[in-house]
Amino acid sequence: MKEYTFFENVYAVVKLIPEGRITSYGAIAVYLGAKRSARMVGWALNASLNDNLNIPAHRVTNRNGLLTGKKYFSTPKKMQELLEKEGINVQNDRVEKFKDLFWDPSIELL
DNA sequence: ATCCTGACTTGAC
DNA sequence: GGTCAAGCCAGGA
Repeated sequence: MKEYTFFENVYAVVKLIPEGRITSYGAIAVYLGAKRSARMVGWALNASLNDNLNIPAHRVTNRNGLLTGKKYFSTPKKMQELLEKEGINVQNDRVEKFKDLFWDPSIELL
């Protein structure tokens, strides 16, 4: 029996991200108690995309607000499109007012 | 079992 | 203030 705690946690947190808000891999990692494992968050998200789960991975960017994982979507433009549809302005693959739209689970879910 | 890679982050030069 | 390198954990070859 394997314990996908990390992955399941990532799924839960990402699913809890409100519409029009975004967060970073590191924030999720910190919330999970492993800030140094931010990479695993992206890894888990990648697995989530492969699954039939409804994971708004487009609301998750790196700490810089860059759509680093847009290429892992069906189409690279899909991510930006989804973000803009939710009212998030994206410029040059970067989210505007990122810190303003930033959603920290450690704080919001406190 | 070993080595490499990866949607990141932080620290050092 | 920008660039380079290392750390982190898990999974695939």
